[in-house]
Order: sequence, then C-alpha cells, then structure tokens
Amino acid sequence: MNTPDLPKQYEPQKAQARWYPHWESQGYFHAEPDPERAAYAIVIPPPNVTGALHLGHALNNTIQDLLIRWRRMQGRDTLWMPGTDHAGIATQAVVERRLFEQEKLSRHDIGREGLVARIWKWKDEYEARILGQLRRMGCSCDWQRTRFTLDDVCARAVRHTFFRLFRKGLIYRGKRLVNWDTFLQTAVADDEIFYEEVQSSLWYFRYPLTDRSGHVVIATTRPETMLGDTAVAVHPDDPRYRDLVGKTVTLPLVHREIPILADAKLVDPKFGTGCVKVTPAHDPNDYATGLRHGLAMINILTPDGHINDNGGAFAGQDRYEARQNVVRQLESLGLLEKTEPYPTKVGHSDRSKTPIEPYLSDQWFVQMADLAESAMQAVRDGRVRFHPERYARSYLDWLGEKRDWCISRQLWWGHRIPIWYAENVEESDLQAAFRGRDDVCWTRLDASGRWLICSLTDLTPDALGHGHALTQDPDVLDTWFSSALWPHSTLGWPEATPELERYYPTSVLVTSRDIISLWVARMVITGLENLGQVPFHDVYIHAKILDGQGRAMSKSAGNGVDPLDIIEKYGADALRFTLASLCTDNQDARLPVKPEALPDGRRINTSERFELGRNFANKLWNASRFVLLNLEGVAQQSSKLLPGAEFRFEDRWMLSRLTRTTEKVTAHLEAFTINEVANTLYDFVWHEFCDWYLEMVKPRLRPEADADARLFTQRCLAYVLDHVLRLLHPILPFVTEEIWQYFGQILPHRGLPSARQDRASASVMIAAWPIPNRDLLDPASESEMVRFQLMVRGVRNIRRKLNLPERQKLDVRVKVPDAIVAAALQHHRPLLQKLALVEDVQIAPDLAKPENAASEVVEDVEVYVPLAHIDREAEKKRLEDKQASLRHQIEEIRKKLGNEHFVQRAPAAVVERERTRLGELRDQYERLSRNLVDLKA
RNA sequence: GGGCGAUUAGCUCAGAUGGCUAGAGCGCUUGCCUUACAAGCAAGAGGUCACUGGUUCGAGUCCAGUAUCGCCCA
Repeated sequence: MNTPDLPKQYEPQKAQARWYPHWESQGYFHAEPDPERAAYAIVIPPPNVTGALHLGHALNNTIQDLLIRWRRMQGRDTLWMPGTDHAGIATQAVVERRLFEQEKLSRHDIGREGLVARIWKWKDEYEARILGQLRRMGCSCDWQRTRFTLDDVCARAVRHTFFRLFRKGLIYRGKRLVNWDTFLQTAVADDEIFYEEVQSSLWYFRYPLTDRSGHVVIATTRPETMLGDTAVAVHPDDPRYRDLVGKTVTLPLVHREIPILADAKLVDPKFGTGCVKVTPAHDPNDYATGLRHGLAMINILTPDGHINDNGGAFAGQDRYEARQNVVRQLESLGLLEKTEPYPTKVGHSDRSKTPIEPYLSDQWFVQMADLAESAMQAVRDGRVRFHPERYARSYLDWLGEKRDWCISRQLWWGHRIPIWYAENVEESDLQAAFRGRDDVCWTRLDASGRWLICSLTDLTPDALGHGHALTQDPDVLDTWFSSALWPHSTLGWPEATPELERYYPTSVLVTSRDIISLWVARMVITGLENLGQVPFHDVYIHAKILDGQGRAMSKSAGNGVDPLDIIEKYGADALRFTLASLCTDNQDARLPVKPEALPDGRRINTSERFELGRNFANKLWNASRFVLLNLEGVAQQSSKLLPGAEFRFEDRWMLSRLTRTTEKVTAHLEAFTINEVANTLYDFVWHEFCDWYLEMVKPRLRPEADADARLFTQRCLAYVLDHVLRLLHPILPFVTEEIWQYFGQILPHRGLPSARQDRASASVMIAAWPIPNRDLLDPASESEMVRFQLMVRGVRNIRRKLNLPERQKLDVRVKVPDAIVAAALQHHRPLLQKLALVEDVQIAPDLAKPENAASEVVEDVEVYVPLAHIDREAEKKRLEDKQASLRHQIEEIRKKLGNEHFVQRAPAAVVERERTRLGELRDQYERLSRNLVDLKA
C-alpha cells in the first residue's frame, strides 16, 4: 500500500474483498458476554430459506448493521445474532413444485423422509446463499452463533415451549374451519392467501318447504356446498319471510330436513333473495352462524377436494365437477330458478396458487386470551416502544381480538408436534409407564379412552407396553411458532446460558410492518410467557421498498432487484448509503427500477438511485485522497505541539461544524431517524468539508507555505478526516476502512494540533465513536462564514451572469461599514482570492464605487468588480432581478408589521426579528438601487 | 364497513414544538478537464405545498370535510 498509488476512483470491489475477511478473522464480529460493559443486542429477523434476499432485506439489514456498528464503536458489548427461518409451507411448496416440474413426482411418491431430505438440501443451498449475501453487504453478524429455526438449539426451545403451554392447558386440539389448500393438503394462514377476481355465476335454487306449502329461493356461488347445508337463514325483520321462521325445508338431492332460522348477523335482506343457505362446515360466516344456533356441521369434502360420503350420489367427484352436476340435477328437478353472471373474489393459496376451501378439520390451537393481554400491556406501559409510534396501534388492534392461534400445519417440513396418541388406556396405565417423570404430561382426548401425551423427549411406539401402540401426531407446527421464540431460543433458552443472561432482553428489533402481528406480537407473547420479560425494548419499523410505479417488488412482476447486482455495479457502501437515505418514517419507499443487460448477457434490474451512494463514497474517497497526499512528513513531527501556530477562522468554523454534525448524527441514530443520519453526513462532508474547508486550506498546504502553518493545517485536516471516517463508518464500512488503513500508515496519531495525540485504532470498526467537544462550538465563526460565502458567491455570480471567462482573474473592491469589519475581512483576503479567483482586493470603509464596475450588496458590505468592458444590459438585468426580489421581501415584512394584531400578539422576539430584518433589507435595497442608478448613468 | 398512510419542483423525497425568500438528490440550462474528485467544479431555472372550509396576528405544518392513490383489519 502506497499512498501515491491511490486511484482516482474508489474501487469498492477491492476494499470489500480485502476488509470483510479481515474483520472476521480479527474476531470483531464476535461477542463474548462482558459484564463490564452495557449490552446491546439485535436478533436478525431470520430470512426465509425459500429464496435469496431482495432489496427489502438489504434495507432491513443495512439498518441493523448501522446500529450495531455504531453501538460497537460506542463501546457497548454488542451482539448481532444471525440466522435463517425454515418457513415451513413456503419452502416445502417450492421444493414440491420443483419436484413435480423436474421429475413429475409428488411428495407421496418419494415419502416423508425423502421429501424432507430434499428440503434440507434446498435449505443448505439457500442458507449459504443468504448468509453470503449478508456478508457481501458488510453485515457484522456474529457468525459463530448462526442459528436456524429448525436446528437442535431452536428445536429444544420449541419443544419446551409447547410442553409448558400444553401442561398449563393453553394448547388444545379442536375442530375449526381453516383455509384448506387442497393441492398441498394443509391448512394455510390468512396471510398466505391472495384474492383473485373470477367471473362466476350466482345460481338461484328453490328449496321446498317440508310441509309442501311452497318453497324458498336461495342464491349461491358455490352450488356443491348445498350438500352440506344444515339450515336456511332469513333476516328477523324481513316481512317477506317472517312467517317461515321455525318451519323447515327439505334439502333437495340429499333429502335432509333443515330449519329456517332468523339471523341478523348473517343475512343482508338486500342481497340476493334475502334468504341464505347455511353450510357451517364450508364457509366462515356460516360457521359462525352454526355456532350461534347449534347447527350440525357436515363436512362434504375429502382433503384433496373431492366430495366425500356425506355427498351421497356425488361422492368421489371433484368439487368443480360436482358443482356442474348439482346445478344440472337441480335444473332437471325444476329447482333452478335462474342463473346470473357474477364476478366474485376467490381466495387462492399463495403457495400452490390453487383455490382455497374453507374446511373443517382437527387443528391445534394456542389459547390467546391471557397471553395477548400481557403482550398488549407491555406496549401500553412502554416496555416495548414502536418507532414510528403509530404502529403500536396495529399491534394493539390485532392482539385485542385475542383470537386463538392455529399452530398446526399438515406439512412434513417443520417441528413435529410433540404429541402422541394412546388408544384404549386408563390413566393408571400412563401413570405406571411415566412414573417419576416430569417431562411427560397427558390429557384425556375423549371419553373413549383416547389420550394425548406430550413429552419433552420423543416417545417410542411401545412406551406404554401392553400392546398399546403410541402414534405421534403427523402434523408440524406453524413456522411462526418457532420464529416467535427467536430472541430467546437463539440465546440458548431454556438453558440459563451466559448469553441469555447477558443479551436478553435484546435492545431493538428492526423489521417491516407486514409482520407486526404475525411475528412481533408473538415474540412479545412468548418472551413474556417463557422468561417473564419482553424480548426487546424498541421496535423499529422501516418502509417497504416499491418500484417506480408504487408496486411491490416480486419475481412474478419482474421488478425485483438483487442486492448483489447493485453491489457489483455500485459497491456495497453505495447500496447501504442509498438505502439509509430512503429511511424516512413513511410506510413505503419508491425506487424506480431499470432493466439492464450485462455484457455477459445476464439481464438484471438496477436503479440509478444508487448513484447517490456511489458518488458520495467516491467523494469521500477523493477528499481523503487529497488529505492523505498532503500529509507527507507529518508523522515524523507528530509530537511537536506548535506553540506559535493557532487556529484560523476557517479552522474554527470547520471544528464548530464538525461538532454540530457529531451531535446531530448521534441524536438521529438514537431517534431512529436514519435518513437524517445519512443526509447530515452527506451535507457536512460534501458541502462543508469538501466544498469550502478543503478549498480554503489548499494555499496553506503548498510547499512554499510556512512550515509550521503547514504542519498545523495538516494536523487539523487529519483531525477532521479522522472524525469523518468514524462518523461514516456505520453507513459506509468498506470505504472508511480502506481509507483508515492508508491513513494509519501515514499518520497513526490524529490529535488536534494543540491537544493530546490520539493513537488511531487498528481498524475504524473498533475505533471510538466521536464524542462532541462543545468547547469547539464557535457561533461567531459560523455567522462570519455565512457572510464570507455570500461574498464569494456574489463574485462568482457576477462572473457567470456577465459572461466573464472562467479563468480570468478579477479585481475586487469591498466597501465595509467600519474599520472593525474591514479588519475582519482583511484576514479573509487570501481566501477570497482563492475561492472567487480574484487578483487584487481592496477593503476600506470609505471606498468609492469604481467606474464600470459590477456590484453586489452582501449584508452590510458591498462588493465591486471593476471591469474594462462591462455588459451593461446583463448587469442591469442582474441588479433589477435582485432589486425585485428585495422589494418583494420588504413588502411581505411591511405587511406584517403594518398589521397591528401581529405587533400586539406575536411574541416580541418575532416582531423584533422582523423589524431588524426590515431595516437590513431596506438598507440593502437602497444601496443596490444607488448602484443601479449609477450603472444607468 | 373500521383503522392507518400518502398527495410539496419533471422524478424520488425532506420539511419536531405554526414564524426570515419552502429545501435536497436526480434530471434540466449555462460555463469549466481550475494537479482530490467529470462518479467532478461553478452559476442558474424550476413549486397556487391535492382541494374546500375553519382556528390563528400568521398555516406546507393545527382542526373539519372532499377527492385520488396505497396499506392493514373485518
């Protein structure tokens, strides 16, 4: 590494390849519980092993890494726990689909073990890919602790949790109406369903009254379900049917006598005929009605979507075939009144893309009433805080329903439900078999001698002896059951590990709004239940990334962006910085996507937005390059305290701004206003450090400059750069480390010229987070800088508007109000010469405006640029535009001050400010007008 | 039906607690390869803050309503 070889453009790929392995080998990512320091822990929302990471994950993990790196630098005992989620149904569905596409085999062809083996293979492949993606992004996870929701450690936590809940009676088995995927033959959760509008029909059927006094007409979109009807309902206030309530109809085709009942909740008298068939086993609303009225629930479907024996003559038919046949037969019986075209929304399984059937089946549930209440209380009393706050509401609303949680899934990939069924046994048999064991418990399933046995360790079929074969429940647990334990299972619970002791509760959870109820709420529930403490104190909900049209990114829409493609094209730092700058408290962030063909023919999606981050990283690179190239020889004299040298105006300004930046950035990190972290640093580095400070110190760095002044300047620069690198490191880990390492070779000591000499740490990753030094705040220099910048800009504006050659040196005359201002500006003369490209500068209180001069009024001073040839028209236009703008402002303020209510009621300070401002503006206006008159003369 | 967002420059977005001329990046115009950076420098143009009322001395900001788009729940 040799500084003069620093390339003119930052090369992200090199830095990434160099420093990530270095950090890891140095053990910087690893956490060992250290009671001496305050702990800070984050558990990663474990990505599904279903597929590779997308931009949403990149955003999610960028935020986590940013927080973790910041806290680590602050000296916290910091743990970022990584891992992946087995995502039961999603992963099994992907593997099953691939099995079918590639080998035309179903899971039943290869059996439970065969399928599970294939899924594990898939998992290994994608887990490696996902963790690799996280590394490429620069994530500083503690890889030695990587967990998987299905590994032994997590499985143990799952088993213990199930056992504890079961023993407390909070887990029960029951029949419920679930969303049934007839293709995958499993229940699917509500959120795993999408709705598609299909063009269907509304069929009107006649159901004859049993007393033969007539019939009622019902309308349905699913005729085959009539085979399971157990009632007909009307609205209690509907005069058309009032007399029918209490009578019965005879259900056609199956010849069942079913009641006509009144139900205000189910029936909308304005819809259809106002008379509704009720099929409790195959419709959620009808199910609720069935419970209200104690109706029979007749299941008419087999698990694969055919009609079962309850369907009589239709048994064995596919449900859609049966639909046709039911309609046909009713029609032939003269019971089809009419058919109307009817668009309707049909729920489809997200996994198999096939229509969902509401289906009555045996499932396992967690009773939520008390658990939900405790989780609600944790948010109400502030033990868990949401950022932005508004999301606490969706959390509370959802939990407030306290609906029991269906935890069983009819899948093969997942945590097997630790329940064994015993038939025809007495409790004494169980007591005998499990005497003295507290890891087994049981409950009676029904009166016929069937028992449910739950065990912490697997039971063999002959565990009861006496020929009582035990069979384990074939189902597995909902994936969220294991994800819900993630913050404590990963730390080793139920063992009392040092990690659990140290890092639980974790500090913050970073996730997106769509899993607040599915995951966040359930983590709080299980954390409180298993450990009595919330799993985290803060929940930061970040935006969801949409494409330029506001659509969610997805494979099917073809608008997905692969973070690795962005890293390759723009660099990991660019990816991170751009994403961080998108982190507002909005619910969405739009990112216009652009398809692109690579030279190797690959087609990728990318976005020009990432130029923001790339350009910024490059800017930092080049500013640092400039500083480093100018630090030659400083190291040899690093101990010299430079008694004679002192800070100049621009140094004081820079250090003041650096201090404010440090304060702001730290405050924004604490408040989770991530975009402001990025913006604040961007503004400071680009528009203050680079645009002004670096330009201002250039003359002092020239070889011909005074040696002590030069050394002093070099040390100031080093000090600021050192802080900038540390402040930026959490967002831009790679480029800051690359610079830091060069920097360390050239100048290991970075203290301020007059202060003690700080030795730089071996890596910026473990450097101390800057603490603002308020002694460096200098408001006077800051306001003086504002005036100076206005003067420079004024001259530049004249040059441009009057079409003067870019490189032509100008002369400047500055008229000041008094000798004090004159003296102050004298010090800035070299800076003005450098920044406005000026040759001769004269500053005096009684200076007359030269002939043929362009002019600029800046606060209390006037700047003249004498010219051999002046474009009078251009100058006139320039001054008139400014005059108009001043006039407008003056008018606005005069209007305000002319309003006596304003003067009376506004705070005195505000009124006073307006008065002062008006005075200044009028003064400027007058002087500008004189210049204008002078020009016309 | 209930809840929550959004609507500010051509595009993507900032704009606690109401108060100087509403900001940034990209794009656009003009001029510059000024030895840190053309992924750059400099100077500019560009906005009835969705609409209608209200509160207030003063509203992009607070309140009520309307419209459009989106998310969540039923």
